[in-house]
Amino acid sequence: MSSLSKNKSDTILQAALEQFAENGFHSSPVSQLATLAGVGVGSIYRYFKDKDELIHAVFSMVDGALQKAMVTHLDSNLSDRQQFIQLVTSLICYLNIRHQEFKFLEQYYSSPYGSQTKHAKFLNEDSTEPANPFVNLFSGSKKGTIKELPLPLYLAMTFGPVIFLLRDSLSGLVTLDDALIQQTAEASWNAIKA
Amino acid sequence: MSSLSKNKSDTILQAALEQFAENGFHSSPVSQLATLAGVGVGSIYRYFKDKDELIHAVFSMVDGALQKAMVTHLDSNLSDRQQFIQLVTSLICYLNIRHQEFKFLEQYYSSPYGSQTKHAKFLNEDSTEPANPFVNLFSGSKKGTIKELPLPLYLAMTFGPVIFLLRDSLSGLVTLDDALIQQTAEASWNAIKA
DNA sequence: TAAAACGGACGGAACGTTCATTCCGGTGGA
DNA sequence: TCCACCGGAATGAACGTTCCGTCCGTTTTA
Repeated sequence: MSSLSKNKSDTILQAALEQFAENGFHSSPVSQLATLAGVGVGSIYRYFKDKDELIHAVFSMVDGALQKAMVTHLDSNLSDRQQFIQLVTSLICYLNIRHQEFKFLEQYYSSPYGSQTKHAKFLNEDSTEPANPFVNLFSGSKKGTIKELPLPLYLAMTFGPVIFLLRDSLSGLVTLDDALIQQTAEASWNAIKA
Repeated sequence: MSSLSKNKSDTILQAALEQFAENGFHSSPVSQLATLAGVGVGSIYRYFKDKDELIHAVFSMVDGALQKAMVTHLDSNLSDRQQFIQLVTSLICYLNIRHQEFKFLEQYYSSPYGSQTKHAKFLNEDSTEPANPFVNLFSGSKKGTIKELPLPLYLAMTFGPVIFLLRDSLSGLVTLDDALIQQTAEASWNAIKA
């Protein structure tokens, strides 16, 4: 084990996620992160070059966990429709009980930090990492169950409503119960089915 | 005319919109706003109590213009389907050629500033201002052309994809041409039509 | 085996920078 | 001349980052 404890690094990341989600990047002084994590300010700079690197590291952690969760909810034996609804449903459920993660991602993607990352993730045709399960579903099924639409539109019709609802959910404007989640997944499906 | 020129106030607002959209609230020092607007730093504080008030004022300006633009594109003689597609289309077109406005709104709504405002706007059942034309459309047409869904879901299926696409558009990931706009509006309609 | 020296992780005080806000001398019109 | 507006230097607070003394576990030495 390296002398830099993985444990302490994780503690810092977790505290940072909490602070960033709750207060935003710019209202989260490093000193406050340190207090919350129970470490000294200096120690944070032992694990992360600067605040920016810390922010990117939190993103990797959150995004990685999300990707993994999505992949495990996949069952390629189901019909396209069922697969799609399954994916949308589990995406909503996952994020709906992880408000901090969702808030963080929202903020990250709509900041200069995320713009680069977003570009990178979508332009990597030659990617080595496993593709997004949604993308697989859209490109794999040309059997006429899904309308022929540009990929960005599939993504928009799928993620757009989900993100919008989750926002409202954590503002307290909507209660995202099972019924509403189901209706959302079905409405999205209706938007793109053949 | 008041001694405080409406003109100069507008100049400041316009410069602020530009700066905020391009650089974000926190990377837009008031001194830089002043330079861009061609006024002294002190003058800004003559028109706005502090930076926060300036941010809210920019929001009022942008949001007001958007609301007005939406209302004028409304023709209640058309079918529900046509009205809906008309609204979605003009919303996309409006924001797609106004990247600054869109970026600003995105940032505003996903910041502590916007959270309050959002609450206020949706909870005002007793509002005196004219309701959002979309809301009118959804609540007005119970004639069976639109599925019976909760209002938040209508909004999510309508605005969600639009916002998502606009984001991608200004990241340069998508070219939002007329064809794509049309497809989007129709897909959204399919999601909610009876 | 015990004592001493070492090395690296740690905390937090201190530093320099950046920013929002204030204040006051200047300036142009009446 | 007077008045009100204006600009930008000055102020003070807040923040990111650095730096250094302390502490503790390990290794070396007698």
